[in-house]
Amino acid sequence: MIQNPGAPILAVDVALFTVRNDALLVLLARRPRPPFEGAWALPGALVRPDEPLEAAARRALLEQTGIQGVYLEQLYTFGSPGRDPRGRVVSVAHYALVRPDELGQGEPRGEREVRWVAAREPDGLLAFDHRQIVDYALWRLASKAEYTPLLYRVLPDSFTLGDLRRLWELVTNRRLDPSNFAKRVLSQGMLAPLPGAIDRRTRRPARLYRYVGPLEVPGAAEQELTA
Amino acid sequence: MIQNPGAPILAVDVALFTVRNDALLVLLARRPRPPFEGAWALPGALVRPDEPLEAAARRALLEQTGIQGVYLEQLYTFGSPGRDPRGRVVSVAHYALVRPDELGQGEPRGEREVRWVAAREPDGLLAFDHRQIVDYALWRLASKAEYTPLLYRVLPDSFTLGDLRRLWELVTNRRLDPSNFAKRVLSQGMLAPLPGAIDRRTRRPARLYRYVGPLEVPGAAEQELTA
DNA sequence: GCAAAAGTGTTGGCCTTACACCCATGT
DNA sequence: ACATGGGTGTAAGGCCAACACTTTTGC
Repeated sequence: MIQNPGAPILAVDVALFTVRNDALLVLLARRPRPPFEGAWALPGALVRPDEPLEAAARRALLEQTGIQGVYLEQLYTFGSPGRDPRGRVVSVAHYALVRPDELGQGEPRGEREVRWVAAREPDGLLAFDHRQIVDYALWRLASKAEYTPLLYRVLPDSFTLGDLRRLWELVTNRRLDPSNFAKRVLSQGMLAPLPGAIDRRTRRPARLYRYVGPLEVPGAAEQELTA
Repeated sequence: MIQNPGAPILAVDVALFTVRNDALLVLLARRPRPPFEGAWALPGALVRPDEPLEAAARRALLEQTGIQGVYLEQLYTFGSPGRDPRGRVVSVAHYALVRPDELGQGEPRGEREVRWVAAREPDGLLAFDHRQIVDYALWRLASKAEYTPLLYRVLPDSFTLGDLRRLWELVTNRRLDPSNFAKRVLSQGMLAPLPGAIDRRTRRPARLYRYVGPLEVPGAAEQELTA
């Protein structure tokens, strides 16, 4: 067995996003112990001896917040010495996406008090370097949204073209012409109109759609990675 | 100080690429010890207690191959239990790029015997899961080549449009029309013709260019990450 | 109450641009 | 055989305008 005395400790953290009221939210859990006791942080855990990284991330999410079954992907590994006051902790950060209608409506069943906050909220709320992790996850989300169907994993099952476009604008921070947007997204043939289903939240009722295309992108060798 | 008995060991590996004779090459080092003694593997090392991840990757490259000063970026963290026969070793894989004319011409000054091999060489040459790491690095390279000036970091200082196009075709595995390619790449205004410099390797002499644009892409928050 | 105004979703058209495809020419 | 240049068509998307449907506002 290999040994490496004094070596870095390995952890995982998860930034879970969803969307509600045209706002992108990230899930935080309140820390019950020092350091940063009482502060808000991403769910995270130390990696167990024979535990795959993704499994550790899912376990952290389930244990601390009660949420499971989300889409989850590795993001980046943060390893600056000094990012954790307890010592050298290297964290394999992940990001995750969940549809608001997939979340149970009741009380959270995790160990920790949890809270959804606006993902770009600028305050000094987050413990450790978790602000940096969230920012990088947002950047990755914006990048992948441009060329993969990733955003359909945070939208509810049925949505209007306006919902989809506003989410796009939120994530990529660009304005899109509603006309061109509809043309482009409908020409892909991946949206099925829900017959008779009309959204009445706005002035003029909008048609509701459902995404019927693939969620995995074919070209990505990424999916096969068993990290 | 935090403790985690029996926990994963943290390592780094580096896939260094360059280009020579219109072929994309990756650098391998021969393993001096078991496991995989005598086999070829990516340069790698265990992360020291207070060493940043990128520093560990550069140290592995320098110590084992004598190469330094390359462009280097974090790739992905591989952590399947069982990927290393010695026990649980999680590796933060990096990829690196170097121009052939930046490499010293003389003998390598590293501790290990090194060898450049064609990056896509399919044989069962590589130790551990390093074939998977190289494949993923190639995929990342192809992806980033499409929207960043990444490929200029592997090309020599001066090159012809044919060199650039063939590298592009090699990496992205797509054929490009030479005419359209020249139009597109020259219209960006990032290539300066070297006055009087002509490449005579082919039938008709081709003009030599030098890249004068930015190497860092502005939008990438990635660069600021101090992992 | 009723009519006008305002806000938002939906559809269509024009126009520029990028690039794919093709051909020609020079070495 | 390959570098370079030119020429044409097509498809995507930016921009603009018109129209549809509802809520809000003002009298």
